[in-house]
Amino acid sequence: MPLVPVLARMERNGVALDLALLSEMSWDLAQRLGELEKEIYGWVGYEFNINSTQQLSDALFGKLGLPATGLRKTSSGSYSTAVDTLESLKDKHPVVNLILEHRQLSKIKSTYVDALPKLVNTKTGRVHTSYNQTGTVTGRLSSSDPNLQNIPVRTEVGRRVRNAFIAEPGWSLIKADYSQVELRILAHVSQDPAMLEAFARGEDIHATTAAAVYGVPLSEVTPELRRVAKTANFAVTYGVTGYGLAQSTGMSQEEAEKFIRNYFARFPKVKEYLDRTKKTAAERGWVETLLGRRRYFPELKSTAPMHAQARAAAERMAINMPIQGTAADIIKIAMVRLQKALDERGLHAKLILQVHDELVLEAPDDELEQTSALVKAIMEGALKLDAPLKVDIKLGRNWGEME
DNA sequence: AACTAGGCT
DNA sequence: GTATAAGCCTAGTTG
Repeated sequence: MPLVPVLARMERNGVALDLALLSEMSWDLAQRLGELEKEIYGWVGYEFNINSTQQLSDALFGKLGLPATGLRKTSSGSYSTAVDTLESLKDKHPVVNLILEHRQLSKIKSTYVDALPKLVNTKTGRVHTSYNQTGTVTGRLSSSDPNLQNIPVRTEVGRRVRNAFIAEPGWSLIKADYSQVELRILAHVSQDPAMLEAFARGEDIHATTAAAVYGVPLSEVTPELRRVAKTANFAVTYGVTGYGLAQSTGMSQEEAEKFIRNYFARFPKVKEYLDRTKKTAAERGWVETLLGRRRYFPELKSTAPMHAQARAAAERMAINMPIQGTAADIIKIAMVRLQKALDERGLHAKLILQVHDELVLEAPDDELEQTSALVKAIMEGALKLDAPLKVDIKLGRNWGEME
């Protein structure tokens, strides 16, 4: 095999940025942050470093005297100023919302808007992340310098950052993401009939879950019920507790515990799978993905006494690894097969991003149809599951606006 | 370097 | 009685 010159290889795998957009965003954010600082100082009565959790805590709980009783504390004993704490204080003082907005905007500005342009390669005009293939315990990749697996998407200002990831003129981005891949893996490995059937029918799995758990017809599932069921579906693969589900949904702990009981009553094989995984982890000292990737838990196998808390934490990791790791195995298989298929067909698309259950390619506009079909077929065919893999394809000129 | 916080799947 | 959802990376503050 001839050596591919480094630069030629890099030109195949970077992603272009809209530097003008990021520059405009940086200026806008600086203005807004300046306004917020003035207002915050006005409410507090003096200037301080809002980025300092210590100084912020002093301002809120000292100077302004906000009620701190019952609030979470950090490991070093001071009052937490994390977002869930601040959310609970929203109604107590008008400065709290200003701080929340300041937090969000300064995160976006420092970590993305101002950092990304500095990492554009001067030779290629693109950013070239590093994908670490041996950096995780589950088999996932990780991404660094910059991390392109945590580019904002949830908020409006965040999504504008994604809009800055663009295709070259004459090219488009193809985004292909696995639909509910971890739940499909859970359905397959647990062989739970209700869950398998929902996927076989192509149903909205979160709505189906809500209907089953609450015992109502699918037509009566409200957005709120679906939201809770969606959170619960994710939480199950993490080894959920009533407390955790309550925190993430807003339910009371009692309601959350009842929900979980109903969930396992409706999906009994899921419960059996979770218990079986915990048991084998303790007996063998390891768990594995469908493809045989292992994660070891010597502490669970050891006869030495374990703190209940440490055991529970290790069990949650053991529950999650085969699910998350199988998803990682699947997308890795797809990536290898996809690059081979692109080469064989003489297609010019470049694989430019992997975000755990999503691939992004840049493809010439006249090859979009053929490339999209190929990507979908290869990703969906990467592994045969009893809950078949499904891939959604979107196209766009940038990563934030795709359809 | 430790800690806190927060962005993503 | 206590802690309580898996896996990552980066930025800013503090000592």
